[in-house]
Amino acid sequence: MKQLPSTQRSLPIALIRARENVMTPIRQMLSESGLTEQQWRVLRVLDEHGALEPSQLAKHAALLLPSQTRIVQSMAQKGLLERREHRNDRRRTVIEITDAGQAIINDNAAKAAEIAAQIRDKLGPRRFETLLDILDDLRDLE
Amino acid sequence: MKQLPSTQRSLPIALIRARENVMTPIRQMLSESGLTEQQWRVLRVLDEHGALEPSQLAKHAALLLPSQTRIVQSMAQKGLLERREHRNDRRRTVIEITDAGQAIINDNAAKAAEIAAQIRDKLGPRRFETLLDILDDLRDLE
DNA sequence: TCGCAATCATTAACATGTTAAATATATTGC
DNA sequence: GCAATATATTTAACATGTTAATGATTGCGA
Repeated sequence: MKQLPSTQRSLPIALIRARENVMTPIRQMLSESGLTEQQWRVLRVLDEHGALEPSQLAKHAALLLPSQTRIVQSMAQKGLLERREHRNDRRRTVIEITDAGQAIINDNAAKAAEIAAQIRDKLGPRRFETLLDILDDLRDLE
Repeated sequence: MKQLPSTQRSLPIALIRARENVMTPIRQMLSESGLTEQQWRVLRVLDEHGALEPSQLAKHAALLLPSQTRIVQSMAQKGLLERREHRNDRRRTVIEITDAGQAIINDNAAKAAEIAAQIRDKLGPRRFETLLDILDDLRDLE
């Protein structure tokens, strides 16, 4: 019978800790703009891909739809994004970044890039790429 | 000026996705016992280390104290763990797994070990260890 | 020993995660 | 063209994440 791995070498716990460590400096940066990390991800994705339907946005931003619905609502109220109706299919909505949202991206892009580069440097570019590749391999665990 | 990395190669998003993928089969297993993944982590740590003070438990289980306080309260109500007073220092508490809690560990240990082994096999033991090592290197990002 | 800073934990308030149910619109089959 | 089914999204309900404030107790120094 197989043994449970020690919690010291547990992958779920290691992933949680890693995320916590990686996000700390990003959260510090974002707190000055009054954004959460999830709101920042939404802006990043909309900036990168342009207007998107909710389900596509959720995939790119790694959010579940119920969470995203609330996040998008509050961001729309703050004027960071807008929602339009889909032309042919009225079930759908299209979400688009506003100028105010774009301004937040522009204000924080340099600093965010610097933080990302710091992490990359700390691991070394090679290990950094290896990490991303292995994390990607964890898809489809059935 | 540094460029923002594409969200496709963003480490925070990759970590979130990886956790999501890794936890899905574990959550499926736990739903039959009516446990969340966090409650399972608490039981795992108490089983592995014996009675612990809240702050130590939180470190091992990768939980923030406010979350853990609520989790421990609800688990105590269900009879999965007990809280005792510290002998000399009445600010402190000691948390200990009960027989009922231990039974849940025993019931799920084999299956959990199997899931962990599957992940390890999918990546290959070598890449699996590499992954844990690199994740560990992400501590202390200043 | 009194008072005050330090420590440990909980509570409060709000945001997000998670699953299930509800809503609304489109599409398909008859 | 209508009922049944499928699709896209939201709402609901509860658990956890996160930061700040509060509570409770100890230990130290005047």
